[in-house]
Amino acid sequence: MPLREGFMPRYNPAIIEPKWQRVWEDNHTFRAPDLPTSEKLYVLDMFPYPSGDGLHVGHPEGYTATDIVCRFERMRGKSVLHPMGFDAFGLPAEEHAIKTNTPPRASTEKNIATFRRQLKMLGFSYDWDRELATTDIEYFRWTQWIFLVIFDTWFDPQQQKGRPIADLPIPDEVTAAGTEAVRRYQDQHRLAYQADALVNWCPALGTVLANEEVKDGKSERGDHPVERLPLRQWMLRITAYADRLQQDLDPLDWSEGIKNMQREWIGRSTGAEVDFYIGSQDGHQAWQAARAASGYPGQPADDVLRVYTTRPDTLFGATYMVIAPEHPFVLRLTTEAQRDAVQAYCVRAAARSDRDRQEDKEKTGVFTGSFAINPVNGQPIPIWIADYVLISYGTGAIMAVPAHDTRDFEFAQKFDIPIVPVVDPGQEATLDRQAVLDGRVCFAGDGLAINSGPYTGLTTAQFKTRITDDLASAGVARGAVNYKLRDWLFSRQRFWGEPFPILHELDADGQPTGMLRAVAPEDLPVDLPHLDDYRPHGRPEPPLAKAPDDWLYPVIDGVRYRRETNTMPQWAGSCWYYLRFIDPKNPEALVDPEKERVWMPIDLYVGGAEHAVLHLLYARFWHKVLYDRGYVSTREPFQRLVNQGMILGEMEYTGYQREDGTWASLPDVGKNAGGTLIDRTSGAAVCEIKLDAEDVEKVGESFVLRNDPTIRIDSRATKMSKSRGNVVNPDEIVQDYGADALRLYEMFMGPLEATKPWSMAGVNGVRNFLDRVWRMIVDDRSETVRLNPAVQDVPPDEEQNRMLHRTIREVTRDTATLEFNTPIARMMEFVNYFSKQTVRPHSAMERFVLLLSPYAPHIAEELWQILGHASTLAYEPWPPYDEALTKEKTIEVPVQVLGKVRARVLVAADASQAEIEAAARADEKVQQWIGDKRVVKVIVVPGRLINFVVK
RNA sequence: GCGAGAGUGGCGGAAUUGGCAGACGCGCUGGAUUUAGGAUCCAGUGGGGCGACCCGUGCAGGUUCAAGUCCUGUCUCUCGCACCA
Repeated sequence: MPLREGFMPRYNPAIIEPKWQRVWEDNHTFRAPDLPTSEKLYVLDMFPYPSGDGLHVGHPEGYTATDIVCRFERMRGKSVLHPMGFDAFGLPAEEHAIKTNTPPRASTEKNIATFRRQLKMLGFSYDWDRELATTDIEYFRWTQWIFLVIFDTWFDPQQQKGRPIADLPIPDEVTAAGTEAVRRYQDQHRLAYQADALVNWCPALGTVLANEEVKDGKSERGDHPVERLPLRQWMLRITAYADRLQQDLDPLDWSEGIKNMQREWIGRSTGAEVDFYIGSQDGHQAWQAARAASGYPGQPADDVLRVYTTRPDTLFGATYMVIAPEHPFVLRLTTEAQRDAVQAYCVRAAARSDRDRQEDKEKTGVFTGSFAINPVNGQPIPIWIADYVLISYGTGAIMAVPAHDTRDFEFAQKFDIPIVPVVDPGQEATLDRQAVLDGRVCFAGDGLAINSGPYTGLTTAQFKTRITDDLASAGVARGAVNYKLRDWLFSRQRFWGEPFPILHELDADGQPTGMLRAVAPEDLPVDLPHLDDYRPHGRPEPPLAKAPDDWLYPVIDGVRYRRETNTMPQWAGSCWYYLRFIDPKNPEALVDPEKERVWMPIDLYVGGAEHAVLHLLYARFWHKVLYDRGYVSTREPFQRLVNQGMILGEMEYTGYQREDGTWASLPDVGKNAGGTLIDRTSGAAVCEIKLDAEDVEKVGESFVLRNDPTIRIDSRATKMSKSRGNVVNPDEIVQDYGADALRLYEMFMGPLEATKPWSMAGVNGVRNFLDRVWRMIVDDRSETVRLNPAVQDVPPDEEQNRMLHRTIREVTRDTATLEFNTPIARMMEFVNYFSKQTVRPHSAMERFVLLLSPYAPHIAEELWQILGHASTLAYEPWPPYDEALTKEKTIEVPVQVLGKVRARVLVAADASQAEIEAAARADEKVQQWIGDKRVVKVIVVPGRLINFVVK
C-alpha cells in the first residue's frame, strides 16, 4: 500500500474525507444514467434556500437520511437519481443582498458557493452534473414557459380538467360583442388571471404576500405587520383544483398528519346556498312565485341576501342574519336611524388588522335596521353587521342559528337576540340536554329536528337532504360546496424573482388598453434588466418599473407594450424543479417525456414540516396543470413524503432570580401582560439564569437547585437561534470530528421524524466509535498503514458468523425502513464484539465495511482500500445474510410463574413445547415457586418463554 | 377552543409489534495503563433492601396467563389550525 509521507496510520478524517470527495467528484461516481438501467429510484431532498448563514445542522439530517438510502439502494442494484440544487430567487436571498449591499445575483452566487462547498464537505452522493438553481437563466426560462401554460389553460368543471384556452366555449352574446370582448372573456377564465383584490401588503418587506404566507396577521418571514390593501395582482386559480388536490392525497404515502394539514388548508365543506328575501314586505309572495317559476339564479338579484350554510337543517332556528362589514349591501340595508352607528362600526372594522380582530375574542356588531324573510317560515329576522363574518368566505353573509352555532350563540347572548333550539341532542352523558332545549346552552352536533314544522323528527342528515331538495325546487336554494383555500396570489413587488412573460398593450397615448399579450415561447427567457437600484422603496410599485425603456416598452408588429413589472413569488421555481432534475440541460423542453415517464414519480421526498402546506400544495397544483396539459405522466409528483424532525439546541437548565439575588421557584414564575418574566407571588420581575448540570439535580418529576431543593428550575431544549446563541455550525463539527461523525451522530440521535436536542458529547461518542472501527481493521501502532494483525484470511467461526449475519440482517432491515439509529447501534455491537476477537476474519471485516458505507462513506472507502480493493465500494453488492447462521443451538428460556420471571432454563433452540415444559418443571427454583399449588395452565411460546399459571 | 404527535434511567433513545423493560451511545463510579492529543483497556451503573426479594415505562382504572405496547378516563409537553358559517 503506497503511503503519503506524514500520513499516520491513525484515523484522520481531515485527510481521508477530502481525499474521497475528490475521488467521487473526479470519477463522477454518482452520475445517474439518463434512463434507468435497472429498477429506478428517485430520491429527492427539499430544495434549500442558500441563505447567507450557510448550512444549519438541520439540513444534513434529512440529507444524510436520503444519502444513506441512495448509497444503500445503489449497492442493492437500483438505478438511483439523487440530485441537488438551489432555490435561489426570493426574499431571503434578496434581503441578504440588500443587507450586504451586493447585487442579488452576486450575493446569491456567493451563497450558493458556500452551500455547495458545505454539501460536498459532507460527502453526499449527489449527481452534481445535474445541479441547478432557480436563478439560472436557462432554468427560469422554463419556469416562465410553464407560467404560459397555466396562462393558456382554463378549468373545465364538467371534465374537472385544465384545457387549452382555445377550447373555452364562448357564449354567443360575447362572440357578438367582438374579438376584444372574446379576449376579455378568455382572460377572465384563465388559470392565471389578474384581479383587483384586497391583498396582504407588507411594508417592511415591500411586497404583497399570499394568504399562506401570513400568520397571525404578520408575515411568516420576518414577522412584520401586514396591511390589507386593494391592488391589481396576478392570481392562480388553485381553487379550481381544490377537489383534486384533496382527493388525490388519499393514495399517497405521506404521514396522516401532513395529509390532514393539507385537507384542513383546502377546507372543503358541503352545504347549501340559500336566498333570503330582503325586498318590500308586500312583494314577498310575488318573489316566491317568480322564483318557483324561474328556479335558482346563478347570480342573486338585489332583492335577496344570499348565504352559505352547512346546516340547512337549522333554518327554522335562524333568528337573525349577519353580513360582513365589507359586504356590498351594507349601505342599502342600513336604515336612516342606524346610519351613524353602522358607519362608525365599518370604519373601525376596516382599520383593525386581522390580528386585532383575532385578539379581541368578544363579539362586536351593529344592527342595520333592516329585516329579511326566512324562506322556511316567512318570519322576518333582523340583519346585523359583524366582523365575525368574513367577506372572503362563502357569500360574506350568514344566517345565524344561535342555538346550534357557538359564534352565533355568543353574539345572540351579547345582543339579546332570541335563541330557538331546533335540534334535540338526545340523551348524551356529556351534555345538559334540558339546557339545550331551553336555549341556555349551545349544541352544534347532530340530532333530531324539533320546532321545524313538517321536518320535525328527522335526523340531521335526512333533514339536510330533504330541505335542500325542497328549497331547490322552490328556487330559493341549491346545494353548494365551499373551500377555505383561496386563489393563490402570485405576484410580488420585488426585483429578485422571475419576470412574468406578459405584455400589456398600450394605446396611442401610452395608456394600457387592458389587453394582454403572452411573450412567444421562442422569445423566452425574459431576463431581468439591469437596475442601478433594486431595493424596494416601501410603495406597492414594483422596482422593475424603473427598468430602462428598451426593456420595459417592447414594440411588436407596430404595437407598443409595457412589460409586466411584478415578479413571481419564490415558490414558482420550487414548483417544478424535480422535473428539471430529470433532464437538466434539455434546450427543447422542460423535460424529455420519455425520461419523465420512467423516472417519475419521486419515490422518496424528505424535508422539514415547514413546507407541509405551502410548497407541497403549490407544487402539486402546478403538477396537475402540467398533467392535464399532457406534459407529465403522473397525477402526483411526490409518492412518498417523510418529514424530518427539528434539531433543537443543547439541553439547558434555567433558574429564575429576583433582583435581590434570591431564587424564584419555577411554578411561581409567569409572564405579565407585557410578556416579561415575573414572580407571580410578588409581581416583581425575575431574570433567567443559565445553570450548569452540576448545579441541579432531579427530584421526583422535576429538577431543583442542588443547593436549595425547594427551588424548582426549568430544564428544556429550545429551537436553535442566533439570539439564544445555541446554533451549531456544521463547519465546526466537520473540522473537530469529521463529516462521517456528523452524519453518524445525526442519524444516531433518534428517529428521523422526531424532534430531538443536540448534544456535543453525543458527537464525541460516535467519533469514538469510528476510532474503534478504524483500530479494529487498521494497525494504528505501525509506522505505515497496514491491516491490524488480527485481521486474517480465515473463515469466521460459528459465533463470529452469528454476529456477522445478525448484524447484516438487522442493518439491512432497519435501513430499508428508514430507521437509521438502530443499525448504528447494531454496528457498534459488532465492533465491540470483534475488537475483542484476536482473530478477525478478513471477509467479515469486508462485509462490515460495506454495511457501514452508506452511513460513514469516507472511512468505509478508506478501509475498503486498506482491505485490498482498488476501486470504490459504491457499487459493490450489498452483503446478503444467511438466516440459518444467525441461529443459536441452545437458547435460554425465561420461566414465568404467574407472569413473573422466576428462573431460566437452557434448551435446544428447536425444543418442542413439551421439552421446554419438562425442562422448566425440572428446575429447582420453578418447583419452589409452584410449591404445592395446582398448575392450572401452561403457556409456552416456543423460543420466547414459558409461563405457569398456578392456583 | 379544534386537530395531530409524544410522555420509558441523570441524558439521547431501544424493545422482533401483546412475551425477559432499559439494547446502543453519553454521563457517572471503581480499577489497569498512559510513549496526551480527541486516549485506551477492564468491571459496574433504573430505584429500594444486608438478603431471599420488592417496586418500576406521566397518572388512575380495565382486559389478559402475560401490558411500555390493547381499552376507558385523566394530566403534561410539542407542533399545526384558529371566528371558514
